[in-house]
Formats: sequence, structure tokens, C-alpha cells
Amino acid sequence: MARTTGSDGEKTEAAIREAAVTLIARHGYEAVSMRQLAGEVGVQAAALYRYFPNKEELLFTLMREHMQALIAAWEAARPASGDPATRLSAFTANHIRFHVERRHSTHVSNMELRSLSHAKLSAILKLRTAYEKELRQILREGADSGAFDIEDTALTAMAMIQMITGVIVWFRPNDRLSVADVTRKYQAMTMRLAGVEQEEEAGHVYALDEFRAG
Amino acid sequence: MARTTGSDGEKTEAAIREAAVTLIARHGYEAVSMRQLAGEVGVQAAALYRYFPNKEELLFTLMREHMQALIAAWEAARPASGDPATRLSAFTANHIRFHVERRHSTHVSNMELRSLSHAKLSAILKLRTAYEKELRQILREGADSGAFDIEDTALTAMAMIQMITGVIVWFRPNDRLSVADVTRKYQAMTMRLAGVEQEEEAGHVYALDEFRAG
DNA sequence: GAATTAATTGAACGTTTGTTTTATTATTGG
DNA sequence: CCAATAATAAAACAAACGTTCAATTAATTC
Repeated sequence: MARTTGSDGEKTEAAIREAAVTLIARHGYEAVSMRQLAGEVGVQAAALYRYFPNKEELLFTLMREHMQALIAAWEAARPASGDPATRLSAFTANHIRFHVERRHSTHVSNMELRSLSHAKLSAILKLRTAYEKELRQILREGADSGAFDIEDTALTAMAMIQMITGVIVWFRPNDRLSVADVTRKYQAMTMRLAGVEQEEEAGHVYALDEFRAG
Repeated sequence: MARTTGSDGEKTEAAIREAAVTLIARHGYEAVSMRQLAGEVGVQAAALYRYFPNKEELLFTLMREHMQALIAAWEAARPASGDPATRLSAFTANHIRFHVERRHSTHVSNMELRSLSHAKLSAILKLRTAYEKELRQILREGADSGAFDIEDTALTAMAMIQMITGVIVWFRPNDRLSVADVTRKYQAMTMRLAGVEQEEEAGHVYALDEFRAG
């Protein structure tokens, strides 16, 4: 047998990516074999090499596009203007929505960094740093303007990112909480970490639905 | 060749554990081969099987003892009594100290859960849940007594744990901040998440040195 | 100092790994 | 409908994998 009826390169590549993200998220990059991945797609292992030159390049592609999509999502959702509290709320909402929607690829991008060669690792970390810089900037401007009360903006930014990314560790859709519930509660917590006074908090909550379009 | 001069079972086992934690933390469980591990120890691969029946059991042993040590550290450091804010400060300080001191085994215990069989996974998760329950209890009692202002204790507990465990992602000893600096700043942040008023915060900071003995 | 036990080596086992090559079939464009 | 191209299968490769086994030497016990 060779080319099968109805075979389509675009569909196959999409199927490979989807299966790869799911399998790698569940079992880890090293634990997933090319044959196992091919089996999930319904194809022979050799066929994978028509779309990706090797296993590492496949992983790298998944991670790079995840990070680029995260940055693009934020660029689309970022308020053009607004006070620091509003911008922080928007950042939190966008971050949580994106990560909950892409739990698998987030897992891959966070856990499989060590499987990349030095050059590819640097490329991913560069994207990650660029994204984190967005939050640091919000915090710094808020601290400078007096809207926030933050002792160490760099450290607070790292703590916030760890906290809000951690949602995917325990949150499951159809749980006792909806994504909107979780978003609202995490927005309140980032406000507290930013040192915004209690009375102010409610006014700056950025509704999740406002980001659906972005 | 066979038994080598100066060989000692206890020392070899300790060397295996140490090398395994370091290698697995760096490259991942699946990516580390028994031969590679043996090479790091300075021994042949077959010798490892005198101490651990197989690779998975070695991983499980490392993870179980890490979790048990974490729980033991908290039991030793836990204040016999005290108000919720003091206990939360103690929890934060102990957690950060433990995880910074054991960065490698923390990485292993957090990242390699998926490499365990179902039964072994359950055993580890049971220990983890028991530990997390300690924090939830502090938060719940603080919320009940009015010392804290928390909307959702279970969610806040998860967020706090993610935040304070995240220290090991970016913190490196001999950085611009000392462990004591980092501990103090994270204590302040957990206080904010718990809804303790600004004025109160300072009074409940639990010095890192008080835990050195534990 | 002989007998016993502890610790390790070295070779080997059958699988599985990522990847390459070659042949074959489906689809597309003229 | 024929030529070109796209998509895949099938087989094969050497290397690496976890693990087992028998042989061998060091340390300990009596």
C-alpha cells in the first residue's frame, strides 16, 4: 500500500499536531514514540517525516506556536489605554482564558523545555520573556503612578504568573466553578498582590466575555 | 572484574539516589537511561538492580521520600499554637526553605507524576493532598475567626501553593536576593492573599532562622 | 585462614527507538 | 487519459533501551 484514498496533507499535518499535543501532555515527550503518535493519527511512522524533519522539530513547532499564540492573544485583548488596575485585570483574564482553553499545549510548553536543544530553548525562552515583560510593565507603571503598592515588581510578576498559570493544575471545566468564576476570583487575588485597596477592587474587574472576540 | 576495593552498599545507594535526582531533574525520567545513571555513579548498570528492583521503583522511592520529608519538615516547624497569621507565615517560610534546599527533588516530584503506575501515583497524591490540607486548614480557621478575609479558601490555598512553589522556577542561590529576602517577600504576599490588613502584616513575619533547627 | 556473604562486572537477551530508503498508489493539471 | 506530483506504506537500519544471569572479587565472620 502507498497513498490512501482521501489522504490530504493539510488534514494529516493538523491531525499530527493535535495528537502530538495530547499525547505529549499526557505521557511526556520522551515517553511518546513516533510509532505511537503515528498510530494515533492512523498512519505509519514514516509518514510523519513528510511534515516534520524529526521529533525534536515537531516538539519545537508545537511550543513556538503556543507561545506565539499566547502573545497574539494578549496583543488582541490588551486595552489600548486604561489605568493599571484595568490592564492588570485584562491580563489576568486573558491569561486564564488562554491557558484553560489550551491546557494540553500549555503543559507541553511548560514541561518539555528540557527536551529542546540549546538554540531552540533560547528561542522559546525569548518569547516567554517577552510575554512576562508585559506584566512587569503593567506592575511597574502601576507602582510608579501610585495605583499599586508593590515592594518588588519583578518578583511580584513572577509570583503572579506562577499563580495564574497554576489554574490548569487543578481546574477542570464542568467543575464546581465556571471559567468566569475562576477568572473573577483570580482577578481579585492579583489585585491584592498588586496592593490595590479593597474598595477599589470591584470596579476594575474585567469581564471574561469582553475577550471572546480577541 | 567484580567487587571493587572500598565498595560499600550504603554509600553506593546514596550515590545512586543523589545522581538520579540530579539527572532526572535536569533531563527528565524517561530521558535518563539506567546506563547513564550508572555512569554518573561510576558503576555498571547491573549494579543498580542490587538497590532498586527496577527503574520505576527508583523514581517512586525518590518521590515518596521527598513528600514524606516535606510533611516531616512541616510537622517539625509547625507552631504548636498561635494565631492564623503566624501559622500562615510559618507555613510559607517552611515551604520556601524546603523547596529551595531541595530544588531537584521538588522538580522530580512535580514533573514526573505521569511516569508512575496508577497505584504509585495514588500513593504520592495522597501525601500531597495531606500536605495541602494543612494550608487549607490554616486558611479556613483564619477565615472563620475573622483574622483573614478569604472568599474561597480551597481556591486560595491552591493559588498560594502554586505561587510559593514557583520560587524554584526562577530563584537561584547567590542571586540578587537571599533566601531570607525571598521568604519575607513571599510571606507578605501570602498575607495579602489571605486578606490581612497592611498594618498587621509586619507583626506576623516569621523569621527564617527560627526554622533552622527543624 | 577457610567459609561465607556482600558488591560488582561483563556479557547477553529481546524490544523498542528515531530515522531513511524505496516502492507504490491516489490525486491533480494539462 | 496521460504525465507529474503528493501522500503514504513497508521494510530495513544501527543504536539504545531495561533487565537478567553467571562469574568474580572484596570484605567479613568464625
